[in-house]
Amino acid sequence: MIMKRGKIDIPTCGECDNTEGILCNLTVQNKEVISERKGNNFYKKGQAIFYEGNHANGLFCIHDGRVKLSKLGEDGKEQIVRFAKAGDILGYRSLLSDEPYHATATAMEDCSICLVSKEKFNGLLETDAKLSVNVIQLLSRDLRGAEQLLIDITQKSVKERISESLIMLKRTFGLQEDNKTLDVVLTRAEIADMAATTTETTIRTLAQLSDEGLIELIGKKIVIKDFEGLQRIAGFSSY
Amino acid sequence: MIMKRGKIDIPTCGECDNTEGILCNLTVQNKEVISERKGNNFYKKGQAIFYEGNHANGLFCIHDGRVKLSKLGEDGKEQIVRFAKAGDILGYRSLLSDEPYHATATAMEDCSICLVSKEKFNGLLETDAKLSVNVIQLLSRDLRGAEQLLIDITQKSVKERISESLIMLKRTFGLQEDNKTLDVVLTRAEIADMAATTTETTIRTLAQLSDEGLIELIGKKIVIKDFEGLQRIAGFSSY
DNA sequence: GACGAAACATGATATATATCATTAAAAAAC
DNA sequence: GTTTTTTAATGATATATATCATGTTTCGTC
Repeated sequence: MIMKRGKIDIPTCGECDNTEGILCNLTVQNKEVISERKGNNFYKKGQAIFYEGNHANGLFCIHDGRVKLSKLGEDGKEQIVRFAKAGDILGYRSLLSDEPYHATATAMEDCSICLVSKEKFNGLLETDAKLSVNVIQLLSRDLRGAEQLLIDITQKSVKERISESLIMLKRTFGLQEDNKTLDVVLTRAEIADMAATTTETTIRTLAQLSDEGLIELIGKKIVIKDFEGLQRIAGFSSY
Repeated sequence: MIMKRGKIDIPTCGECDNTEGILCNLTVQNKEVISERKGNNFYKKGQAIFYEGNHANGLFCIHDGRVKLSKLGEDGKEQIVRFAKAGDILGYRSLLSDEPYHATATAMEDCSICLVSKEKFNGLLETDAKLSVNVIQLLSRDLRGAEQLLIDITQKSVKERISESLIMLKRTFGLQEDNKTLDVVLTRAEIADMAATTTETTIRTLAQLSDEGLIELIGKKIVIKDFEGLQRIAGFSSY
């Protein structure tokens, strides 16, 4: 995932080859409109795209790369609330309600991200009814995800949550060519931040899942050996 | 809060005296439109308005009374995700995305609730840009609430969460005429379902807050004696 | 390719909170 | 107004998971 620096690499929205995203379904004209004054940026792995609490001034659309969205607790502990990948937009919520960013967005790998002007997007929203329906559906989906995460975290054991997290990672990022290795690289600390537990407990739990033959750990790579088994654990209380 | 049974008691949306609600800001004409085929129902305390997982077939608008929205975990433990009161609408999310209800709505006290037809509402949404912006903002607000709740529950102690819950109840339902008693009646089990803990722990924690002079417990009534103190314990989170 | 810094791993111990058990009080039902 | 059911209260005990401590491996960098 190497990328050259320079605007030349970033196509306009009309030329963008991402297909699954709220801005990908716009009409040709509207794609022109938002492309018109579009900026774009590269972020290296680990860099922040925006910070929770900061003022929102544009809409981010991921052209390439993966991003994690997290919130910080009082004590500085991080909770990953969502992931985003190519085609996904970031920061629209704060934009709509004119509030600070509700979460911090961090590049999980080198990313290329387009920046759509606040005015262009809000203008489009007023005229394009389909877009606003799409935004509503996006919000609904995120809300459903957040509520499910809440139930999972409050009512499931760590083992169930870790299993659930692995399933979620498979759903979000898919598998590599071998059709069994998760196509995403996370530290144990990040998995802990997903499952709302500690790094140590995550390491132990992953080792346990490995011992039980459900997964295989090859460095940071996680191979899913028994997906149904994981689902069974994630669903039922069994420790 | 006594109410006579019969449609005669329920005004049309134009005549409704609720002011704070997404349907309260509609134009006179649009209020007519949704009133046209509006149904209405009475629910006694404890009755369910709809169940999580069931198919959505209309939009509920609370005319009078309070409602709790909760989700059930695998093991049957309840998590209260939100409250709703006069003017608030319920079930719109499932309506928009044509999905089953994401939560169960239960009347916390005797309620009178209007039922707006799915078609009328969705039709309005297509023509009334202001309404869809309002829906977007409603969703944003709920999402922010859900995410904050997630952080609170995963990163705070039970004492902090209970304090937070009390603050949230004050914000949502306000105080009685004495300006210090929470204007809502909940069982200890329900408070436990808000704070994601057990009934026993809730009882003990409330007793502790009482011992420390922050609140006073008079039967089910909860008197807030030191609001700032509660905020300090809760850790200032605000949504 | 050596060095320092992350990340990973594992054991020992602590602790917040759940669970279980029982009784008391309040509310609802008859 | 008595019985039954629900809710509240309190103590004893169990346990999942955090925390602390320490060593090892991997990774990025000069």
